[in-house]
Amino acid sequence: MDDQTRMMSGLAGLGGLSQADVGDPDGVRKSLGQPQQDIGDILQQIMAITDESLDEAQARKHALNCHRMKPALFSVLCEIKEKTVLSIRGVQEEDPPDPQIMRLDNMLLAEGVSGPEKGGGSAAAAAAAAAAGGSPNDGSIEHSDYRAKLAQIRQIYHSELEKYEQACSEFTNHVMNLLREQSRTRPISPKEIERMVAIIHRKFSSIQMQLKQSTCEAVMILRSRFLDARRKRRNFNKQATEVLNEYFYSHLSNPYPSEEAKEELAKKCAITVSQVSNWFGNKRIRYKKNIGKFQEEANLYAVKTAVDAASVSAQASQANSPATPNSGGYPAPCYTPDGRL
DNA sequence: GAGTATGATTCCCC
DNA sequence: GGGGAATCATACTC
Repeated sequence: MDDQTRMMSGLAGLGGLSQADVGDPDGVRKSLGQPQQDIGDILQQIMAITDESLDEAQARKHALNCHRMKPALFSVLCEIKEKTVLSIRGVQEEDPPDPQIMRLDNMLLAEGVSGPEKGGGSAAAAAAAAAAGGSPNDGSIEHSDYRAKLAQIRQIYHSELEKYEQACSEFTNHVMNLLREQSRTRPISPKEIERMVAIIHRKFSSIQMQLKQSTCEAVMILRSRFLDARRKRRNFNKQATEVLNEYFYSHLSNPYPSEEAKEELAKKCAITVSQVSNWFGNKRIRYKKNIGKFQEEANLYAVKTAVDAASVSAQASQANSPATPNSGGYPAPCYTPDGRL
């Protein structure tokens, strides 16, 4: 006799118990010893229960639960269930860790979205800023925007994750309670409950994976936008270029502004210190490569500087004494053919 | 659309 | 880390 047949015969034996048998252990023994009853009869008896009053049904249930053979029969049924159903599905239960989830987790960790907070993802922002050639301490608009948006993504991610975890926990408890309740009337082994919990966790973990995927996509989009925005070239305005050129040509003998000078120029031009450094780097190289081409520009700025200096001097003379010598501003530079002062 | 200008990036050296 | 040189990518001009 195979397991399923044994189970059916077990159920048939239990189903065939009359109210008189339940109250009479000898009768039960006789009923259990009887040949298999027809399935139709059992179903008929089950259907007949629906015609009974609630009190009668409760009484029958109570009588069954109190029957001295019930624990033994219950354990046999559990065993059969475990052998027939759980052994088949059990193989699929112990899945190895999903590499996709691992990749997503690693990425979220690296970007500062998951894991311990590191200043709102400042590490990733700094890395992105560094990758873009800017100093993390520039305090540029793009950097602070990136950090703010990353912090927003992080907040949403954690809030959603918390919701999922709470829902998962609540649902698991609910199902476990239901199963425990049902286990009084039908064979439910602890292993089966564990299996059910695992199924629920798998379902919720697939939802979590979707959340992680969406978060990763959001971070990628943010990052690419951030880097693109920094990479996108915009010409400096005319005034900024004039300020930089004035400094460059008036310091042509040593066109290397100090950090303080760079900061000052950056402030004047409303650009970052890195941009000032880039500008001077480019200017030095391009000037050196083609001095002839820049000579006209150099002379232009020399004249401009001289005029400005004269203007400042005149104002100072008027304010002080007509005899005061010209001491303000840059001297009008006299350029050698190689462009040096 | 081609050529040029120019800001940004990358690699290398010191 | 700062600077030189090469290069990229985009804006601008014709």
